[in-house]
Formats: sequence, structure tokens, C-alpha cells
Amino acid sequence: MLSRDLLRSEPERIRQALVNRTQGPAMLDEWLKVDADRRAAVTELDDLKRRRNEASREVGAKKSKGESAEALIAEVGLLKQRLETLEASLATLDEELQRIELRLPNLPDASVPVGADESANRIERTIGTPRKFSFEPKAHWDLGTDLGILDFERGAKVTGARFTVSFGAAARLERALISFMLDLHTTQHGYKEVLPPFIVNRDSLIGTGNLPKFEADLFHLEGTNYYLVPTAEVPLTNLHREEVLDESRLPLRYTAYTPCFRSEAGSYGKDVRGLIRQHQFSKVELVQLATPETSFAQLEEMTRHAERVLQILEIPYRVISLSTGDMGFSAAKTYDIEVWLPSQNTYREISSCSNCGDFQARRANLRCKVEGGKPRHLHTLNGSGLAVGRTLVAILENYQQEDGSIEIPTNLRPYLPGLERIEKDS
RNA sequence: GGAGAGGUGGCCGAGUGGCUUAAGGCAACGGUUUGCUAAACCGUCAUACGGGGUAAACCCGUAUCGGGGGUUCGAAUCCCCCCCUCUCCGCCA
Repeated sequence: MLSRDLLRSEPERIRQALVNRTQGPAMLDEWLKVDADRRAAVTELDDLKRRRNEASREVGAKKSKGESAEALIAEVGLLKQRLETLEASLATLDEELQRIELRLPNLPDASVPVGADESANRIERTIGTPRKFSFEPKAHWDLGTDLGILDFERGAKVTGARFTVSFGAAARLERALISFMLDLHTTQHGYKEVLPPFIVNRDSLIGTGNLPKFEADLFHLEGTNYYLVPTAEVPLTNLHREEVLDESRLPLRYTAYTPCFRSEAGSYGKDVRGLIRQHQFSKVELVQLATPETSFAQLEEMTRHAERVLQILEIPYRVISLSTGDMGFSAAKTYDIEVWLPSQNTYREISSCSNCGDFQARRANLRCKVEGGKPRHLHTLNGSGLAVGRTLVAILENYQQEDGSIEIPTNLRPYLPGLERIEKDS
């Protein structure tokens, strides 16, 4: 959510930001009009209420002296009709204003490349060299199916399309990756491990910016205001909702594993095969609550924390800056980490690290203050550290052998005692 | 799921229709006193929104006693719905 002061004082800046995000500025013009109407209504309404309160006090005073207060009571009766009309229209204006505010995206930071889509993304760095194969590398879905460790058909039978069953070494590998990532971030990068609820309420989803605009992306539990988490960002960022944190405790760093549930409405035809795009996937998330002064430096650091996972696993990747048109709704700046997938001969997203500035903090009323100072909104950051399913895909594809087996990355072996290579039915 | 008890400022806690502009206490902050600490005393001590003010300071108003609605000239207080916490029962890993 953008601050009302900013919307009023710098509408041209907001207008340009909306254009850069490939959104029309119509919402802004509507907001400015509704805001003006609302302020006029509030002013008149407050004035009427002041008179009503005055008159009511006089009624009390007169009655206690045994005098008649009929004239005053009649006056308030008249005020009341006007009050009710005004209150109703103010409620409508408030609703309208909030409806727009909750749907206005964050302002991109000045360092974000301007462009309409991913073609304007900027490559920041490329790490590692893709391995040269002496044979045609297979896609992970073929590798997993042939090894008997990934079962897409049974996933579809038990639930439906875009659900998968992992057996044996795949299930074990996924569990090992979760432990490895959590251990890395907690012992090396200063994050506190959290096991949050996998179901969250509407307010939490509004806080992070998933609602009200992106309801279609979520799984909603019928008849409740509960939703399956689309990412651990939601419970983690909302842990301190409505709180005022002591700035000397910042940044707070949280990491959590959760399954993530996304309905992926509108993604028909994209990545229909394999584990890349599932309705349910595992992810280890990093979340930071930071002061406004440090948040951009923390974003650089947090991105390095996520990269570290791929460095240790010795898998090539690159880091890109998303352009204004490609960034998510709540982000002020986003780095995507893309991992090398030999079968696709390209890099694919495996992590997204964003600084949301005070955008989520305004929605969730997340504040901080120095001792004796005034509370102010803090800054929130989130990043995947990493998407576990896609990491598993990257291991299968990058570590595949000519005979179809998979070598386990050396540094992961402590988490998989007795397993150095995945072979058929292991 | 059933029965009961609760939810008041940063914290504790009084308040059953107008003398509440939410008492009192604790904590915090500023000051006086003091060799230092402590104590005592004096003072300050919410947030949001709107209006005024060149801006800061500040001034005026409105709202807020878990949330929403209602009754009333007037609601922390009365009525209805909902949420949360606690106790007991049921169920359950």
C-alpha cells in the first residue's frame, strides 16, 4: 500500500511508475477523485457530530437542573437525518478508496530496469559453467520416471494434474535438501528457524499483498476465511503484524520450510510436464524485517544467502534484476536466481528475492521505533532459499550420468548417508 | 462440537446510561533535590483521520474501551452477531 501523503503530493511520480509497470494510470485518477470527495465528507460529518455532541451535553445539563430540553432534542433529531445520509456515503467512499489502494502496486526502486516484460531484465552475474555432456541430457521427468522415483500418473490419480508422488530416493532427497537449506541459513546466515501454520487467514494475505487482487492464485478452504499458504513469506511476514518492534532488534531474520500451494490459474500450457510448475511444492523461505535505511543492503546480502545453496551444491546459475514490468505486485526491487537446466539448455527461476520497502508494512501495520522515538513503518524482504522441488530438478538434470543414474552432490552426502548415487528403484 | 468465565491505554486495574475530557497505580520520559545511586516531589505521557498553520512547533474537531451492527438526545456501560483467550466436557494424533 502506498501512503496517502505520497499519492496526494507526488501523483506524477506514481503515474509514471504505473506506466512502467504496464498498468494504466486510471486507478490513480480515480483515487484522487475519491480522496477529495472523502475528505469533503469527513469535514462535514465531523462538524455535524461536534454539534450533536455539544447538544447532547446540554440536554444532560438541562435535565439535571429539571429544565425542558425538547428544543435541543428536536434539533439533534434533524441533525441525525443528515448524519445518516452522510455516514452512508462516507462508508461507500472509504470502501472505494481502500479497494483502489489495495490494488495499487508498489513503486519500483530507481535502480530497477525499466521495461514492459522479461526482455528488459538485466543479468547481474553468471556463476559456474554448464557441464559439457558427452551424451544427450534427459529431462528430469524422464530421469525420475525411469528411475521409479517420480510418479506423475499416480499424482494425477490420487489428486489431479500438477500433483506428483515422490518415491524412495526422490522423497529422501527432498527431505535432505530441506534440512540442508535450513541448517545453512540458521547456522551460517543468522536466520531463526520457524515452523509456521500452513494455513493462513485473509488478513495475513492482505498484509503481504496476495489479496484482494490475486484470489485466483490461491486455494481457499470453502466456508472459511482460511487459505493454504502460497509461500512461507505469508506467515513469516505476518508474525509481527500490528506490532511495534524495537529497532535495535532489527533486522529480524526468519527462515521456514513449508509446502506451498498455488492454483496456477491461467498457466495452462506452461511447463505442463515435470516438477517445474506444480500445485504443491516445497520451499525454504527467507524473510527479513529491516529498517528503511538498511533494507536495500539486506536485499543484496539475502540474495547471496540464497545463492550460497547453489554454490555449495555446485550447480551453475545466474542472477538477474527483474524489470519494472516483470516484477511482482508488492516488490520495490527483485533479483531472480535462475538455475541451469541442461535438458532445456537454459536458465530457469529457482529463487526470487525482493525488497518490498514499506509496502507490506503499511498493509500489515508493521512498525519499528528507537527507544523513546516515534513508530514508523519498517521494510520487509523475502526470498526463496530455495524452491526445493526445482532444486531437486536441477540436481537430477545436472548430475545425471549416461546410464540414467544420478550422482549425489558431494556436499549433500552428509544429509543422505549411504546414498552416493540414485539408481533404479533406490 | 457443548457449557461457563473473560477481552478497558505500553502493563496492571476501576468504571452498570450524562459529574469520564477513561479514575488510580506501575513503567517510561523531562525537571527539582542529590557527591553517586536510590528515594521523594513536580511535570509530561495514546493512535488514526480531517481542518487550520509557509514548515516544525502548535491549535481546533472527529473517532477509537476485542470487531461489527442496533437502541438512545447521549453508550466502555443496554441489546444482537462475530472473533480471540481461559476453564470444564466430548472427540482426537
